[in-house]
Amino acid sequence: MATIHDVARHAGVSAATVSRVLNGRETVDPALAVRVQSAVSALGYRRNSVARNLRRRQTTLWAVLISDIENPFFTSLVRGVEDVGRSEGYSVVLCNTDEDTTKESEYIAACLADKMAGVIISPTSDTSDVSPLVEAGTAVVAIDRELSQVTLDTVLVDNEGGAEQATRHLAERGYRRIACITGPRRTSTAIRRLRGYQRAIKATGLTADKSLIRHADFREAGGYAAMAALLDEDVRPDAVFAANNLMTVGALECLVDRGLTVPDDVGVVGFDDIPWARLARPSLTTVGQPTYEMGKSAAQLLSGRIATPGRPATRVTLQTELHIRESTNRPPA
Amino acid sequence: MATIHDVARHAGVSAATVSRVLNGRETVDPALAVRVQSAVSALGYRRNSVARNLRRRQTTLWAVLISDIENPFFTSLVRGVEDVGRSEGYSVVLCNTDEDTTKESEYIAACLADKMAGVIISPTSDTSDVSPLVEAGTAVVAIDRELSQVTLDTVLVDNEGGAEQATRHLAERGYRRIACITGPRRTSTAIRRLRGYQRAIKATGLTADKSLIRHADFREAGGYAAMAALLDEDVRPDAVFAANNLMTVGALECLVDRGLTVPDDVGVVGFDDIPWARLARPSLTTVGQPTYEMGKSAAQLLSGRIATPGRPATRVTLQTELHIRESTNRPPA
DNA sequence: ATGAAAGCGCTAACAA
DNA sequence: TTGTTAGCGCTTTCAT
Repeated sequence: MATIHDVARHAGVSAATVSRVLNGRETVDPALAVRVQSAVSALGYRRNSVARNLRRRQTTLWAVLISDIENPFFTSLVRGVEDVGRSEGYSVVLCNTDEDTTKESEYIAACLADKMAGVIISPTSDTSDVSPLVEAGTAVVAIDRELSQVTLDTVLVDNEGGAEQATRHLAERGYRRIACITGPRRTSTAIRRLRGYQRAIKATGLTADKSLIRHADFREAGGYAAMAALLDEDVRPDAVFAANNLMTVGALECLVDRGLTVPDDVGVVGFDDIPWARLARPSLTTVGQPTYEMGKSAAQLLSGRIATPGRPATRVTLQTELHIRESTNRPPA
Repeated sequence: MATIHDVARHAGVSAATVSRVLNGRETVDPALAVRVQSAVSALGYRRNSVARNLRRRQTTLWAVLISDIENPFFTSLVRGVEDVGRSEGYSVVLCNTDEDTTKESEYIAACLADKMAGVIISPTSDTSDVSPLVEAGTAVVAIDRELSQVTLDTVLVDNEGGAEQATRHLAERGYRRIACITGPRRTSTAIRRLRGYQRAIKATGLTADKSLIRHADFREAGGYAAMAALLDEDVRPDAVFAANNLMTVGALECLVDRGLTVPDDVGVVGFDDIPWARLARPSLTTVGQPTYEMGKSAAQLLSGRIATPGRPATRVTLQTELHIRESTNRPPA
């Protein structure tokens, strides 16, 4: 591998000049610049970013820590981050924490060791410890879920509002025994979506029944199991609000397996859109989130924080949108 | 940030000793090791990987270059890579080329600059140029698609066989005018899957008609447009084989929009499974691929090549599996 | 078993 | 504008 010194020798200039040409900051005599360029291509020189990063004491890398790479919600969000990041000269690296606190802290340590310029994290838990990053002065933005210990730039949707709207919609369609399958207690989204559900139950005058509420793991199997448990109760629910996309799918599969019809026997609303929702039968009523925009906002916050480390933390809250489809299509009471 | 020298000073030993303790290779006096460890935690020392990688002239990073991060086929494959990589001490970094040759070559350059220990690539084209990596001695493995210019370790499925089986299945179910929506000509998978389709058409004695073959872009919109074009022909097909998951979805949506019934009016088989296939109505007959295994195999090949750079290139071909569901469910002729 | 010293390839001060 | 020099933080000879 050719180094800058090889290029310098070949072009008959100093290493500093080669560096100047390559980085295009300072002005260099055009004739020299040309000689450097041709030496670069003659030798097939390629910059060693590792050395560069060490010397500059910074990288142009962003890490995105998400909890499930197979969940379309996260991949779409990553696209938003990527587009902004690339346009500002950053490379975006994906890390899959798998809802696993251990993996998460390993990745946080790695981000530190690798001197990431910025980190966007969807924490596995409200109490995830990002303090090593914060203390080291790394720019951090939380997305989708909040962190309780520290005040960070954060991008969220109106989880309570979205959940309330979804639940109200079920009530308006005449469903009376509405269940809620929410996520793990350790995540802010699960808590807030449950709260929105509860608010709607109260507002519509339906009886709140604790046995209608289940906490699952935001995964398909968890949604399936929670639905099964709800159906095994003495009085089964006639509708269910599921707090994320995968659990909705699980719940639906359970209903199919039990021979129950949606929306006639049971109405279903999910949080998060599902790709190819048009193909599912019945098509699914969902609380849609602006995933791409969320990623984009987070990236913009990160970029801003890198530029101005001391600025106060911002919280961006985006709106959800209820997409009414067939799974709640029962005539109003 | 504390450095190794700070730790050394604090523990009253040399930097070399700290390094030895931290890397656990050579033997160090247990008493010293303890002093080093406590100095490490006292100072909150964290390794600087950038410096380490520069000095060691190698990293423990793998890059995976995939063409669509939102395609579940690729994300599932990445899981396989990740699991093997992590178990061997590598961090896996994802790069999204977006079927864009420019992005792809930028990422290849970045892999080189960042001194990646290995690269797993699903090339955007048969003629994608990975030679910079190969020449620099970086371990490279191709996955899902072949490269024509160079001989690399490669993980594929039996694309021709899978496509032939799918097409034969349609013929056996009594479909007579079977169309094929395949991918871009520049990708080996598109070519091979088309070839398998053609082989089956010939073998079953159906008439081969060029107007039944369409090349699209492996995306949903492309599949939709190709299906629309097929339906606009004078004689419309009574079945379609689509060469990947997203195009299958597009084709199906087109059929729905045109008011055609699957499988009665048109039979459909897709290549690649589709998540939540059970929810789609009709459920989809697909050529399933062992995605996780593919990722795992690629990772094992990569690991082997890093260990033994000179060894001859291996090609792993995994089998596909036809999953017969409702979308081809027409009684045999 | 331990320490001293060199240097990975680059960029940023500083001098000229 | 250009060149000289030092050093980012680490690992690895080589001596001891």
